[in-house]
Amino acid sequence: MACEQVFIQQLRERGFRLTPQREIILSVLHEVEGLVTAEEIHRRVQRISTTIDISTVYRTLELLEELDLVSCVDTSEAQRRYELLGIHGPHLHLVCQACGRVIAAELEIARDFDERLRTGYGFQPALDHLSIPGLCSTCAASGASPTQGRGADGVLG
Amino acid sequence: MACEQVFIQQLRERGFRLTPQREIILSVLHEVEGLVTAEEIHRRVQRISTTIDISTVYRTLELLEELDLVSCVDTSEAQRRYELLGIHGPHLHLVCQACGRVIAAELEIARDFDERLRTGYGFQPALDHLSIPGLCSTCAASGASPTQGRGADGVLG
DNA sequence: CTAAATGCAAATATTTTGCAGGTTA
DNA sequence: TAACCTGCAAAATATTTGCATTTAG
Repeated sequence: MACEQVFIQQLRERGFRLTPQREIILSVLHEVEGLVTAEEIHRRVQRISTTIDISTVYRTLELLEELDLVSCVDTSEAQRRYELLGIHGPHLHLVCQACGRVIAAELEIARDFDERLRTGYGFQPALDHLSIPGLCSTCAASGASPTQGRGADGVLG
Repeated sequence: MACEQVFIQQLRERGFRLTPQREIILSVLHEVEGLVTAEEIHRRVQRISTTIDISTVYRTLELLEELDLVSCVDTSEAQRRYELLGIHGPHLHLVCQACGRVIAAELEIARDFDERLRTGYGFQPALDHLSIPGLCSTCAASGASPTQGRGADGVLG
């Protein structure tokens, strides 16, 4: 089922309403790639309808999160970032501390790690809800350094 | 070398000054365990000297971060959390989304994961600078659910 | 004595909330 | 038409900054 259909169905089921604002915000989420801030969404939304307020964007994002259509992650920046789920399914986010680029990575590569957290610590990690700071290959090659944090100096030896 | 000695030495080297406020803040960081917010630090600092302002706490934390004596992580809460480095060395933080508890975990368990990020994506992760959301064993057992986010439903199957 | 640090207050920045009026089902 | 949703404005929260004064070296 397409994302919009899920959205409409879930709205109906829960007694919520389909408004033009919500449609526009959902469509904007479709056209961006990677993680975006509420402000970025708002800017794009305003190209379509200039009167839509950022509070409506926040409220819609909150709603979409509740319906599991959108995921919110805390990067190390000031602003939260959001993204549409369900196209590629859940995945990890690698966030470059030098250039800010976000790289999607398969959750598979964290399988051992996930397992060890569960067996060794009784902890059930929500890895799909996480962004990993570090340096992307380009920035690492060019010798760029993180704009914040302690960097990626290979603490594991 | 003790943490305070490193601090004093680094301050001298860089032309910074050792003030009573800075000593108090550093001592408070020693006595707390796990990740603490600037506000929590400030509250404890004020038990010792009531006039110290929270802006001084922020400025000192920033300085300590620069000297690599303190690490700052973004949890999924609103406030940043800080902790003293160098006692146990760098480690991972497991943050329970239900009760807020922070569990320290060995970096070792992320070795495979780290390796795969490097070889598979050319990404150099800063895992010691990261907190992992999820559910702690107690909360998982009691059926508690995350106060935010998508939870820990085992997306890896 | 001088540059650096502090406390205070005000500014920023992001996100949330109250409410009157408009809209969906 | 009745509950829901929106835009606006203001509030709340966390962090940063400007500045006069104090203080460490």
